[in-house]
Formats: sequence, structure tokens, C-alpha cells
Amino acid sequence: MITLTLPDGQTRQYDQPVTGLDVAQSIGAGLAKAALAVKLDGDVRDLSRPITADANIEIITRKSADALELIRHDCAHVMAEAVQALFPGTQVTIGPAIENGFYYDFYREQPFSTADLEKIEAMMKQIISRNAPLVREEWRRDQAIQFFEQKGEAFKVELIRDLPETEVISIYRQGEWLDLCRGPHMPSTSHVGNAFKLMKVAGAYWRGDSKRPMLQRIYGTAWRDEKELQQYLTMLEEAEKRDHRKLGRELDLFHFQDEAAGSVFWHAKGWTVYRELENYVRRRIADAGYVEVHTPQLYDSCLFKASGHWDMYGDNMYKIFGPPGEDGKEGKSFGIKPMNCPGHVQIFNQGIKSYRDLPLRMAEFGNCHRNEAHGALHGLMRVRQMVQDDAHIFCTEDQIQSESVAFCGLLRRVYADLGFEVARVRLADRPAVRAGSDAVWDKAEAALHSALKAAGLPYDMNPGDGAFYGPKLEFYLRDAIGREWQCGTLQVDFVLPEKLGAEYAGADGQKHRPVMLHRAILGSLHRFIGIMIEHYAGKLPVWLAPVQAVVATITDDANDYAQKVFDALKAAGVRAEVDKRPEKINAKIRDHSLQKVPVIMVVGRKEADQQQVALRYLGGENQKTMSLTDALSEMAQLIARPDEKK
RNA sequence: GCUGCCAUAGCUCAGGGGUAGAGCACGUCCUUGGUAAGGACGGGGUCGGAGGUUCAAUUCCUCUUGGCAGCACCA
Repeated sequence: MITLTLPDGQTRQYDQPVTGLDVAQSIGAGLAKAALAVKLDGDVRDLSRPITADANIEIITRKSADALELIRHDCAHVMAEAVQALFPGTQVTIGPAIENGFYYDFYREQPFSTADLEKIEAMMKQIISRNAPLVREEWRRDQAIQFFEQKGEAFKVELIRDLPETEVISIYRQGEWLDLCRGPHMPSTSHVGNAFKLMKVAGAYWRGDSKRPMLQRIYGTAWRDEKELQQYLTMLEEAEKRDHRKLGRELDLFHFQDEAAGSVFWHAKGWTVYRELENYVRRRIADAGYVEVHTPQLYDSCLFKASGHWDMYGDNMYKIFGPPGEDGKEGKSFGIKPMNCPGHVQIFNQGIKSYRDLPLRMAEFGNCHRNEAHGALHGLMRVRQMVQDDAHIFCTEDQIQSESVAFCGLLRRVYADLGFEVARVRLADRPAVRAGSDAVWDKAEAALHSALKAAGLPYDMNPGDGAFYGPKLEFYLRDAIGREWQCGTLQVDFVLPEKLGAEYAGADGQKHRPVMLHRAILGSLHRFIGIMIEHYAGKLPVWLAPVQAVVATITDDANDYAQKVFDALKAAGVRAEVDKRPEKINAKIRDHSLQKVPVIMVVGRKEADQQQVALRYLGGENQKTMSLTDALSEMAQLIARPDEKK
């Protein structure tokens, strides 16, 4: 007797093994028709597989949350069949469902072109309309290897060989075509529907390993219906409109050029945003008990050799080699700092530190250079020269927890001020290869766990992904169009203080090693500004906007008065401009709106006569006419920085 | 770094073996107009760089630099 429990708590009993389809049918013919798969105790399985034990069961239909993954995975199979039908000799590898869609990696000498994608799409539609059932078969290992070897599918053979002996080797057949696959799949290909689209072709390494062959990955997106697909495509368009590289140029914030690839030319407006943001963080961390320092750019290589960076990250560091000496000896070698930590330890090491000095929170907005690979560069998001809101907290092991709690609070405050929420926190714990004893790791990980609990932040684990020198927290924020960005980080470091000989005198009069917490809230200021530009679609909060108000005249008669308003705004600390061009007011409104200026103050003869301004907000439909005095006090409210607001 | 694609005016882009074109932007002039584009005229390009093929290259080929998408990387 098998007892199956439905989501609503109802139970059903069967005296012999049944399939998911049987269960659906026993509930209703309509459900059986709509069923795509079943979920047994949380595991999604084919509708046709026998159920042999008691379980909680849920019938998955197109409406279920799990349907998308099935649709996408099946779509990947359909695409693979289409590709092999159109391009014989192409080898298949793997093709999973991913966020928003799926991909499949192929091996073929000749690259796929964009035009090929259309052909593949057309073929996929044919395959789907053929509606072949997706049939699961279980094969013996040697049978599977022989079959794929005969077909010349070297990658599949490698996959099978690498499967553990205990693993069942399952094959899914759709008509003539079949693929090695763990499943699950929907009953037949027509369930894929037609709300899919092939998006792009790109290279991807076999098994993610840059030493192995480059495959061709075709990405597609797939949804339940046309409407969802359209929504997704619209979201992509929206993301494109917000692209910070485009807005950066249009709003005259910054530019890039070949002679300094990966470095930013900040224009006056962009630099205003940068300085505002940096100063904001500066005030916030000062309030939180940090001191700010500034350390050198260029160091003798011996420092980075001692810290371990020269060996570990040398390829990504900019190095300078001095001329050889007269005796023919090698010249000195230098490195431009890729991060601030070794410098901070040098400051810590000056004089004698006592436990009374701890925790010592040392911050720096230091310019760091990293020779990032060409392919990694991406606007402000990934640059070769950047500044982090970096700080190192020198503390005792016992202080890790309280410092982490305090940091979580500070980070939340900052994200909220900047218009974001913490979307996700992950705790990356000990990796296989690591420094430090297990006892110390236990303590550090426990401290981070309890810090997150004390801070009331839900989190999940990122097992084994900690740095070799200690566990870390990763903070993600979500932007206006739903994308997540990892910005904040807190890393516990047992290693660097030892390598660079940091110590303090404990209450016991003995020397002790401090622990270092590497932490950043925004991460790279460059990248964060990129994220903010996209989050706000260029319409930065008033306190960050490079130009906060423009005084625009209607006729020349108002020029003198406009100048007076402008002067008053400047005197009140507003970043203002005055527009006296002989253009119509419509054109002026349009120009400044496109420049995302938050406030436009229109002045004509009427306002000049009555010492008023017509104040109009960006994107607003109507305007408020008010006295200049009132306008100034309104502006004072608007430009208030988040940490200065009452 | 790897795979593919791309590079033409400040921007967005068209063109094509016989030394280039649009819209916007820019300049001058006219217009003084009340909340998202007023009008006329004009200036502007070694067609990313270096080689090669050719009578002739911006166009075809090779290399190189940079960009885009993805992969790898991200202390």
C-alpha cells in the first residue's frame, strides 16, 4: 500500500506502484492533461516514473513554479536536436536550464553565426510541433559508452566515464534523437511551447576549465507563454537603456579611451558624484569609529613578497623594474599596490600596540591598480584602476563577533541611505586548502554565524568558498530591475598579520597576533557608481546629482533676476546652473530633463516682477510657483545628504 | 587570456575597390517664445593603427590596438 499526500493534506492510497500520471488521472482528467511532472518529497521527477514508496506529492503543471526549469531544460534538448540535424558532426556536451533560460554547449570546428540561430530556431519549432514523447531509458554504462563512442560524441563519453559507478545512466529519447541526461523532463516536446528565443552564441570552456577546449555555447531564453517572454525582452531593453556606459557619456560623467584602457576619465560631473559618494562614506565611517589613513602607491617588491601577493597575484600586478646596478646586479623591483592591506599593517606596526588600542579600524580610499584581463573589463564595473571603501579592523579573536555585528549595522545603514536593501547574505566557510588551525576557523566561523544572527540578517551558506586566510561574508544588494550585485564583504584574516609581523601586547603582557577584518561596504567606488547609475537610470538622488537645479529663463527680460536666483542657490550650497540661452522654454526643459537635472526653476517676467520661481521636478507634469525664499528652503531640504537628514 | 562579432563626423548609424553620407549635436544669424525639440545657413572625417594585394584600399587579406557578448579570472 502506497500513501501519497497531496499539497492540501489530502491523502491517496494505491495498492501497487503508480506513476505520477496515474495519480494525476485519479484526481482528474484535466489535471492529467496539464501535468508536466511530479514533485515527490521535493524532488521533481518524470510523470512516467513509478512511485514505489509513501511520499508527499505535488503535480507540476505549467502554472507551477517548477515548470519553468522543465520548459527550459527540455528546450535545451530540443535545441541540441535541431543543431545536430542542421549541422551534422557537431558534438553535444551539456545543456542546463539557467536563470531566465538555458544554454547548450556544442563542439564544432566552424563557429555558429547569428544567422544560424534563426535556422536553429525554425528547426526547433518543427521538432516541438512533431510532439515526440520524451522517453526515459536506463542504460548500462558500457552500452552507453559504446553508443556515444560510435556516434563520435567524445565529450559525452567523458561525462559517462566520470559518473560515479553507483549512478544510474539515464537516456532521454525524443523521437529519433536522444541525449544522456539525468532528467527530469516533461512528457513530450510540444510542452516546450513557443515562448522561446535564441539569444546569442559565445565561447565557453569545456567543464569551465580554461586549459580545455573552447566550446560554442548557444544561449536561449524560454518562458511559459508569449507574455512572459515579452516581459523578459522588455526588461532586457530596459537594462540596455540604463547601461551606465551609455548614460555616463550622455550625462557627461566620464569616458574611456584606448590609451588608458580600463581606467576612467572622470569628467567634472562624474567626479562630483564620486566625491559626494566618497565623502558620504567618509562621514559614515568616521561616525562608526574608523580612522582614515593614506598609504603609498608604490612599494619595493619585498613587501608584496612578504605578504604573499607577489607570488599569488604577481601576474595581475603592475610591476616596475629599476635599472641594473653598476656591478651588474639586478635592479630593484617595485609593485604598484593592488590593495591597501599590506600598507595598513605597516601603519599598525609603527610603535607598540596594546590590546587597549584594539579594535583599530583603519580606512583608506586608496587608489589600487590591478592588471585585469582584457576580456574582464566592463565600463566602471570592472576597471584596472579603482578605489574601494576599504578598511581593515585590527582586533582580537574575541572581538570578531562584535565588530562583525557593528559592520552589518553600518552596511545596512549605508545601503538604505543609498536606496538599496540587502538582498542576500552568504557566509563562505573554510576551503579545503587553508591556513590556520581548525580551532581558529571554528571560532571565526562561529563568530560570523552569531554576528549575522545578532544583526538579524537572514543568510545562506557558500560552503568551502572562504578565502584561504579566513571565512568571509558576502553582501548582495538588489537593484531596481531585480538584478543582484555583490558589493559588501567582510573577510576574517588570520594570515596577513602573521606574514607581516603585526602584534600587540595583551593584558597578560605577552605578544599576540591581531586578527584583521578586511571589509568594504560599497566595494569599488567605481563599480558602485556604475550600479547606482543603472539602478536610478541616471536620475540620481538630488544630493548626488551633479547639477541639482537649473534656473531657466523664458525671455531675456528675466536674465538679471535669473542670475540673482542662481547666485542665491550657489550661496545656499546648491549645485546650480543658469540657462539664459535664447531658446524656447520647451527646449530648455527638454535639454535639462534629458540631462536628468532634478529641479528646474523657470523664471519669466512674471516671476521676476514678484520675486518668485516656478519650480518643476524632473519628469513632473506641473510646476509650483513660490517665492524665492520658499524655493531656497525647499532646495535645502532636497539637497540634504542622507546622513544629514533629521 | 580564450571564442565569436565589431571599429566610418562629438553621438547614433548608412554606404561601399575609383579618396564619403544622414539625423542629432556644434557654430553664425533670425526668432523673446510660459513647461520635453522655433527657423535659416554653415563648419566638421588620414573611414582605429601598421603592413600586404591592386593601376587604385576606407572597402579585400594579415598583424595590431580598442570595444561588445560570453567563458576563465576577480587578493
